[in-house]
Amino acid sequence: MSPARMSRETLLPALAAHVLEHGLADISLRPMAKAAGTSDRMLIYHFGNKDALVAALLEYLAGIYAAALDAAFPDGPAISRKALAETVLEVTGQPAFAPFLRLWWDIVAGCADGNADYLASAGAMADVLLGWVEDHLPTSDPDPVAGARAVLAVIEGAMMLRAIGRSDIGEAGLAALES
Amino acid sequence: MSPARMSRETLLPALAAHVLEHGLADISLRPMAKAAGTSDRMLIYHFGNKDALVAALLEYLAGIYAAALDAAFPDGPAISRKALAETVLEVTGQPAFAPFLRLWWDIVAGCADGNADYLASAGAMADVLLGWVEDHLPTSDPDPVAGARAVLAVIEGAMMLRAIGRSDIGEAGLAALES
DNA sequence: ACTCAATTGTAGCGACTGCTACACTTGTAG
DNA sequence: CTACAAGTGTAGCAGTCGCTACAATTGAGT
Repeated sequence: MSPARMSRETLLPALAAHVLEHGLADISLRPMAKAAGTSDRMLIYHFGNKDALVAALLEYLAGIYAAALDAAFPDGPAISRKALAETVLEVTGQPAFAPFLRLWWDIVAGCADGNADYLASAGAMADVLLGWVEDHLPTSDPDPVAGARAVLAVIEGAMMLRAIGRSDIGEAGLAALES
Repeated sequence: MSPARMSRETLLPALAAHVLEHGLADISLRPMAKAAGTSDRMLIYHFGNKDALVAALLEYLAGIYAAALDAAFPDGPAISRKALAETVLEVTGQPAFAPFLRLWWDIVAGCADGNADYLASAGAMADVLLGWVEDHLPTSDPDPVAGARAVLAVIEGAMMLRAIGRSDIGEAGLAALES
């Protein structure tokens, strides 16, 4: 029985799973290590310190977020800006996306705290979603660049309102996309 | 020199100031007590436990948030939905509002974690802002109820995008309000 | 076989966490 | 004056935190 040599790459999936389940705000080394089948001692050994671990984790999470986006969203153009926003809102409202959303708001809070690693990760994730929205606008959209930004702003606002228990406001707000 | 009798009411302003400066996510009793000129022992005495203290604090913060809103925003109706959103975004972008915003995203993250106290507080704050928006829509607005929700969704989306360093997306997204 | 670096386990440090036990001082009511 | 509850200071508990010292084990290269 070999002692299961580990590295950042083999640890990150287990760490990401743990973070998706328990959130990013209150993580600590020992529970993370237990979830990854190792010890806090080894996490520090492989990543240097906790901040570096979190930074690596955020980058890794941004990657699997992009993959999850591709997998979960339907292909093909939407029939309208509003319909596109409704689709995104419906998909992100499914239970499977809840861990991602909890993580997302942890990241946003970290950004508001001025954490550069969180800012980079959140910006990358937003850009991925913006690109996806731009690619799925109706082919007839007169201004896809501006349209994608309008759709994204409304989507994010509705997602936030849903997070705080005001999904009715967010859904009514989609009317902003009717032109 | 009397020992400065304290109560929840006299403690809350100092506690709120400390939370506005340091955020809500990582607060602990001893620094809070020091900021309020007392001891962790007394915070527990007056509030029972930390959760109750945070709940009281959130309620208090919702109150001063509403007051800050009234004080900071101009009176009178806006000339358009988009102009109204621009005004809100401009006011909340001022440095004086930064502590509030950091707190806001902490609260949203707490909501996503399922904390009932955070949900109640965030919902109340959102309702206050929704009411203010509804009251300041152009008098000519054809549907103030729906319009306020559209404006609020776009505002919140733009505020989130600004928090993560994508203010350009949020500002471009205001175009969603042009009809 | 020997060396050497990479990797891991054990144990623990000092600082911090929410909270409590206990003694003490007040202000007030009888 | 006395009794009593409200309020307060000191000290400390059991637990967690990030991180480190030290020693052991492993595997590859020579």
